[in-house]
Amino acid sequence: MIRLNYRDARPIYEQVKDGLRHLVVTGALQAGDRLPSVRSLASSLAINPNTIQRAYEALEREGYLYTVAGKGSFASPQADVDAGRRARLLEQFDQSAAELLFLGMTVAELGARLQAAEAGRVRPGEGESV
Amino acid sequence: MIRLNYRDARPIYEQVKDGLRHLVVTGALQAGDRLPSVRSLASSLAINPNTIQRAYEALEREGYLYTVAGKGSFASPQADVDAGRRARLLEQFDQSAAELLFLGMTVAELGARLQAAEAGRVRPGEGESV
Amino acid sequence: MIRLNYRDARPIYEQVKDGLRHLVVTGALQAGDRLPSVRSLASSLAINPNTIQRAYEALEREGYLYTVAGKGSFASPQADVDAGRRARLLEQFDQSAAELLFLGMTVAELGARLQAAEAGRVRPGEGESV
Amino acid sequence: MIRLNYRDARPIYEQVKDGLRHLVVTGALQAGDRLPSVRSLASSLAINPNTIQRAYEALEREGYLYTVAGKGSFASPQADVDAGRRARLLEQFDQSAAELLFLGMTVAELGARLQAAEAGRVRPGEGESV
DNA sequence: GTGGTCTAGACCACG
DNA sequence: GTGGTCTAGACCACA
Repeated sequence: MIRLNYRDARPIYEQVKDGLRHLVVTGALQAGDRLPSVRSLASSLAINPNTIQRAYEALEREGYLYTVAGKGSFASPQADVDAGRRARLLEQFDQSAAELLFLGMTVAELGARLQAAEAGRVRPGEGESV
Repeated sequence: MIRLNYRDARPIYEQVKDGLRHLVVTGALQAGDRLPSVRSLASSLAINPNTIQRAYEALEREGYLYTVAGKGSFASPQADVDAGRRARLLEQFDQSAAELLFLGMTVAELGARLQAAEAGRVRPGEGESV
Repeated sequence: MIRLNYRDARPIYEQVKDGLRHLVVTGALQAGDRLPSVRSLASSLAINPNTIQRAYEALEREGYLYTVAGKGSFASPQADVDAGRRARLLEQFDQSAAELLFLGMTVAELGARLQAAEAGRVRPGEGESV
Repeated sequence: MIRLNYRDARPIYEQVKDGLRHLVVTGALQAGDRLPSVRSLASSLAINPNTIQRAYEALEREGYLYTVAGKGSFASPQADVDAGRRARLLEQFDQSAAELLFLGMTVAELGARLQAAEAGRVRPGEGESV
């Protein structure tokens, strides 16, 4: 389900990283779910396993997954996510909000987008049949 | 007022760019206000003028300021900001909001941050005595 | 009738030059008509006479006007325009046409614009009452 | 195939930019084709790599090519070209047409040049054997 | 004095 | 080997 864009300026390993994190964040992968192995993902995306490995390592440092030698990598519960990642996200949220307000959007409009984002989430338990 | 972080992965010119844009977005610089000259900002930040120049060029392309050769650079009115910039900001807003919701923050908490951002703005006319 | 834009990246003298040439090209100034004096134009635009002088000199080199010492500057007949200017215009025309065709416009669409440009012209004799 | 003119008022990076864009627009470079590397083009034109880099960056912003770090730069499909670029081209087309009509050229003559420009294009697929 | 351009040369991340 | 960033220092046009 991860789509690579070779014309994107972002390096491949970062596209993989963002794609996997997106699966976790949207609830497509629930805590404890097993992620594809480095080799299988590499072959299905037709890229070098080193590149996948790098993405997994970065996500593990951020706390989005954990790896068990010989078993595989698994999605972490949200509580494990690195505090630094949280801080960076909050800063990103505040800055984009401030700039959008400057550009004429209202607090009400942005609040509506928050509601929409909340409505689009898959909560634990809901999506297990997938 | 701009603080550079040499350990940050983001290039310096981008940190300068974001810092200057922040001044415009928060209203610290009102439309028409003159920004520091390339050379003076370079020396006060202790970096090369070319790096500052690059940040100014990028901000001009985004529509946050305009430059008159031989005169200096000046803050643009909000209406001049590039339309593409707005779209990118909305995406950034939505993505950071989605991930923060996953991490356990509530819509109410994020809404409160929106209120805070709105409250921190300096609107045109308010800061003229400064 | 010339409007200066101090936020434009083009230098002032070039804006003046283009503005005057536009008056000639559109037929607002017919061959032999007297242009405003350097001093009067400078004061009406509130800029330095040297800047106006520079624009007049450049237009004289291009052949769009001629200056008689003690009398003033006058619009030239179109035949006097510098051959180099013609060549540069043709190149500009060809290049913009080629690029617009690349971008999906058709020869018919561009031809229609030519017709429109032709229709908008003021021909010698037509506009003299102005 | 790009010729630089050091006596031209236009900066070198812009001459390089226009030369490369011309290759894309005329179809000499088809979508996906690889452009010369920054370093190789710099050495073959005997100018500094930074100057070439600047031209490539500008063309990427206009949408004529895309760059993958570590891989190279590639021609974009026509659809990716920035919308603002199209508007600027139309204005350039109209203005040069208006001035050429003033200088005595006829709509028929300019129409013939459009036909010539159309005839000179290489359409996708045509040039593959080269 | 201002911004705009260019050069020479350096180091880094990426795949 | 590729592009991306940064520095140091230079010259020019503009108002």
